[in-house]
Amino acid sequence: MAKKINKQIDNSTEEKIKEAARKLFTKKGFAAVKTRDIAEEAGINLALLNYYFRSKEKLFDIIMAEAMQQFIQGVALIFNDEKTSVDQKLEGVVENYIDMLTHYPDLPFFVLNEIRTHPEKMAAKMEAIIQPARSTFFKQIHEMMIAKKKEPIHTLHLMANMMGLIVFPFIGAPLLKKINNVNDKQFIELMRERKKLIPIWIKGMIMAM
Amino acid sequence: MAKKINKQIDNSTEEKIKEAARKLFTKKGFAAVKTRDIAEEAGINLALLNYYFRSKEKLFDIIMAEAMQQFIQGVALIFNDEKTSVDQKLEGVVENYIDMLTHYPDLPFFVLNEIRTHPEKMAAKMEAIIQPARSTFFKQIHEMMIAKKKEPIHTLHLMANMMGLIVFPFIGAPLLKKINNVNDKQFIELMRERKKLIPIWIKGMIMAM
DNA sequence: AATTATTTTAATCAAATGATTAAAATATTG
DNA sequence: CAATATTTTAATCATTTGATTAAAATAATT
Repeated sequence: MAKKINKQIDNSTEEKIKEAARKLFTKKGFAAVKTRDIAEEAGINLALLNYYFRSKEKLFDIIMAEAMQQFIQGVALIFNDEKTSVDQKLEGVVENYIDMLTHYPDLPFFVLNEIRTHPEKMAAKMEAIIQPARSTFFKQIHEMMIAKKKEPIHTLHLMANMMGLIVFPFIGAPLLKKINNVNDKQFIELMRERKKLIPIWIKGMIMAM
Repeated sequence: MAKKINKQIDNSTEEKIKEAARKLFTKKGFAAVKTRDIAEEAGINLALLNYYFRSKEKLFDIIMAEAMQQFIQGVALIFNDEKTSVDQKLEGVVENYIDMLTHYPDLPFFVLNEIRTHPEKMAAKMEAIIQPARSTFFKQIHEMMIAKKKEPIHTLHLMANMMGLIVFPFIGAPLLKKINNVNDKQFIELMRERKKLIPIWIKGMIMAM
């Protein structure tokens, strides 16, 4: 009954279960994953899962919280840095995000699906996203557009475009690869290419009005 | 046992079940939907569902096939029309797609998730997508870039960008709305705006290299 | 080594869930 | 209207699945 007090190194059973849960939940979603699948993937007994995490829901919530954290992590720091220019920030986020997504390609789907299906539940956690999103970066861009007497674009357009260009290729990867006869290695290389291209495209959009 | 021969007008029980299944499946995915939910939503008895569609899987397959059809429908026609210019095609697809997505905002998630989780199963049906995707449109763009001595962009970039700009706002809608304090009506208006903006942005990309 | 605390297991429960069946209600046809 | 086919229902099955329990194995502490 006493659980564990000190979380120590924790490359233990608890972490193995989380690892397995993360892999399966992100790939198949909450409902499609059976607790027995997780147990098997983790190489442990089913009862362990409930012993450590109390329930499937609780375990899922932990995995989801960490995924959301990762989804927004980095962006906040970069966007809130007042010392860097728009260009630097742009290149920073794009590079950061594409690297992250290359390692965790299922993350956007996982997080966005949760937001979509349980918006109320996510409302609280989204505050963490909202803050950096309304950061200096977008203010800087707005000032830039006004200075150059361009029609300022709605922030939603700007965010949708940035996220769309960065994130969508990973969401649509299986389709895009198949259609364009691109294998995994080539796909990764193309994503690398986008690190340089996306900032150029975005700047083009800002100035195109 | 004899099923029905002539599908007639079919605003009947069968269609009611499909309607309910479509609504629930697209919103929550296969595993999260219970056959009893569908029955209740359709206002019929559970046994009816199995009587008409034999199983939950079969019903899902029908809904999914129709969703995929809708997802690619229109694009094929527009992209394969050799008489229209690149600009006309671009504006056509964007307009067409955004209208469709405004009515069925959950469609991309539904279809892309299926492709992602069951790529083998989808391989056959994807042929229908592959054909129009390699259509005259992309050839025209390539020729255009070469003629203007621009570095030609990989087709995957082009497709990812177009789909990203068109589709992503709907996938990320709950997040984007929340962050930007945008309500449903305003969101739809912004999507309308994008019908004009996206073609401009895309053309900017093609010429930016 | 003996005692206590922690971790792991096998067995089992109760509820949920996809599917079936046999019979009743309704519509169609001769 | 009688006979037949179709549609709908209620009741029930057999699995699956999340969770619990009590006991065994292992580790930690004195």
